[in-house]
Amino acid sequence: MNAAGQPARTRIQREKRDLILEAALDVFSQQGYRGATIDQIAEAAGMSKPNLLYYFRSKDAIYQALIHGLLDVWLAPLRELDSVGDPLVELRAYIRRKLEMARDFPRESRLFANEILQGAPHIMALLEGELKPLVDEKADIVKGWIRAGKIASVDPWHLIFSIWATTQHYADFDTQVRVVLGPLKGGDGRFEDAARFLEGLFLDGLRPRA
Amino acid sequence: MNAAGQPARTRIQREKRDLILEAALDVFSQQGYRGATIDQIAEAAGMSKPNLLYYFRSKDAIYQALIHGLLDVWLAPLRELDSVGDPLVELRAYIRRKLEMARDFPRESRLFANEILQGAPHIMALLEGELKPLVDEKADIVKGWIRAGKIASVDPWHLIFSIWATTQHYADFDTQVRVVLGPLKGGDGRFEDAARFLEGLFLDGLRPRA
Amino acid sequence: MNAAGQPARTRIQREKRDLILEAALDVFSQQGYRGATIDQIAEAAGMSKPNLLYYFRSKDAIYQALIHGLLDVWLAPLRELDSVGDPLVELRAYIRRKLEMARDFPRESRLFANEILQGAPHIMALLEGELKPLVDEKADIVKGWIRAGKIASVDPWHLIFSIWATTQHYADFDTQVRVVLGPLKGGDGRFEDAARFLEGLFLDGLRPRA
Amino acid sequence: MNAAGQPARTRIQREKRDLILEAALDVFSQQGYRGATIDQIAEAAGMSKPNLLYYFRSKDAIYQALIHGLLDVWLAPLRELDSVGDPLVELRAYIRRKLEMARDFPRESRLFANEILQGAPHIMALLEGELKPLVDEKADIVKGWIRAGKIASVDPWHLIFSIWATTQHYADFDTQVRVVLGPLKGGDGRFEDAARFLEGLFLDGLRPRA
DNA sequence: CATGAATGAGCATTCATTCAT
DNA sequence: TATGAATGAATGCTCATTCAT
Repeated sequence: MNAAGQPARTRIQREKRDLILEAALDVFSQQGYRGATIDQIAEAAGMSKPNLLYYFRSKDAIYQALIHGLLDVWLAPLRELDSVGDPLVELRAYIRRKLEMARDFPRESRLFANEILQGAPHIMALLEGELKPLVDEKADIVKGWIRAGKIASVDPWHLIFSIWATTQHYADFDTQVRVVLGPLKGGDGRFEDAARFLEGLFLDGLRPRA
Repeated sequence: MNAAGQPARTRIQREKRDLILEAALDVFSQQGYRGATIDQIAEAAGMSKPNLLYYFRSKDAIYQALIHGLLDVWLAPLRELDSVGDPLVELRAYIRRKLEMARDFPRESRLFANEILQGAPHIMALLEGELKPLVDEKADIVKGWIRAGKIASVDPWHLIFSIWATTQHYADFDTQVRVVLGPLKGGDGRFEDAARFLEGLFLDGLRPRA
Repeated sequence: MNAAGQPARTRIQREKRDLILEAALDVFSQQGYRGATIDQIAEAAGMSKPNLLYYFRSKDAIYQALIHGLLDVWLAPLRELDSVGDPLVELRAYIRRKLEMARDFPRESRLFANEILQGAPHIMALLEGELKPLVDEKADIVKGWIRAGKIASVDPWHLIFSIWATTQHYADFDTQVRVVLGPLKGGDGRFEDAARFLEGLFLDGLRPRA
Repeated sequence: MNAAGQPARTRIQREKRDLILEAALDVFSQQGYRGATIDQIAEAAGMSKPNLLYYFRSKDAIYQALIHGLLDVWLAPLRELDSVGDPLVELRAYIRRKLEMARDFPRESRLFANEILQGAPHIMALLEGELKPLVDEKADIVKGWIRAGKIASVDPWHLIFSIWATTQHYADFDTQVRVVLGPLKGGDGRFEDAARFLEGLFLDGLRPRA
């Protein structure tokens, strides 16, 4: 054990663990927790099942390590939302970051979507202990903007929900998005289109009203 | 067999099947396809496992019947979107209907969310054959409104996505919504708050610009 | 559930369960708890492993049912020890019964021997709640006999231990007994020889001294 | 290889092997052969599993070395039984030695008890080749005493069994003994009580009869 | 229709043993 | 010698499905 209370690990061990977590992200985000099998993860990681279990005690341990390790990445865009600067610029930047995450890290998004769909059994404590305080803090910032007359008077929490929902949609419901958009509009450009639409929606929808 | 190529069924048979589908909706929407077991469904339906399998050939058959049977309900709000009448009124009504569905039929919403998250393996054909044409049709209506200068010029498909995303969020991510809102704001009133917010967002965001 | 709080069982179920318990007695008494496998028991019971697990939820459930079901049989000889009648006759009868059990029910004896050797993890509560009070009660009877001058003054608890030890030895250590006695003395007559020896030992050893 | 056909070993090798055997005695006597794992033994010996397997080829090899190495200790008390001197004094001394072994080496006793309970699969040859001749030899001594009228006429083999059974009982069934004796009588004094009882039993029971 | 019983395939996990260094 | 890493073969248990009645 080192100072942080974590078992000491060699560089090779860390690399193998990362390899497994990468494979696990693939599998868990596609199949959900129950649908995923250790065999699939081991296969994806290119190792035998017992060898995988040499690095992680159990299926649950893999999942926990994965989802806890991704929490910071998942929350980073919101953490960056800053009270300083023009509110509409800040919000646009937040929407952009979230949309980039949906584009660049769709598996992570689906992992959390799966988890919350099932009732967040593994991260309920984190939702309460980390997510809620963070959202409350950012809601206060939004409230300040509203009081200063810089944006329209809206419910800050539901504003945040709507940004989450609209941006993550392009990761979580990607299959449907592509089918509906069809081959022409459903290519890589869909994220640009989405960005343009969402910026228009939110910026016009939030512009302070006379 | 009757004219439709379906096996003829007595009224009692239909009732039993509905009982099973109701139980299956409960279980599949909570546990996902892989996580659900026939035992759980049989238990929830108050019958024995072999008896359940007398009415449905397999787990997959239950799931297929369930999700296909719900498709019409799921698409109904969009189908009602009408080219006649004031566009903003129409859109507000659509948002309301979708939000009411999230409130009143969260299991159905989660069932489809699960399905699409996994890549829509069971309904890909339906997405392509039914959903896409329907959305294209409604997108045409929106385009008409834009051409008529009745709403701002936005991408109709992404507009529809954003309505889906924001409203279904209150069903699919309900666990997270309630944690973040806390006991005070997270009660039954959250749907009213959401409705107010979303109407403001979309109606202001879509108001035709000078 | 019936009045006794047990799940209701059909006659066939009971027969199958008994068949399994019979097989489990075979396997557990030979291999111990850890050494026994469900496969072995299923094989011995002539059924498939999942079918066996249809009747008993788990390996532990089989073991518990087995050992709890045998406790009464195991304690019966001691329960019969009666304060009425000639002490030496009573004790001789007790020794005989115990020796007959070692001869007729060696698997049961070895099952308990295994269990206690491992520290009685499954029946500790029974030892404390049932066995100890019973032994204390019978020790009181022996004390009465001693006070009445009918047998020599000995420690009743250690007397009981010595009867247990010497008689169960012919079941638990049967392998060694037969090797040591050799083919000539190690046949079925060994129980007769043991009975003669033990009666002599205990009756002479306990005869009241001048 | 040295003269005895054993691989030559350095002092350090011998010490390591002894360390392992000591740990193995702990684990095997508590868990039985099947219940014990190499991991547990390695852990108890304070070394890695592969390192342990460098000193002993396999789990079985550890067990064999252990049980064979203990055989002499196990048989020592009986070997000391001498034809010279007063028979009752000799027998009393034997009982004392056996009881002291049960007190001081309970793990060894339980190891053999486990082994014989399972049918002595690892030491059958030793039972036949070493134990039986030894017992036969000592039985001859007892027969001599009987012929000389120095002790009552009893079956020598069953006499020896009864001494084994009664003394080893305090090691093998220690858990049960302590529960039945309770906190008052079940402390360290239980061996003194047992010694007193057993001496009374055997010496009075064997005193030559008129 | 209904159900108790049965099972092959699968799944998470353990374990003795081997390999590479 | 010593050990981190790797694995084939279990092992307890689950589950969708089938069989028999």
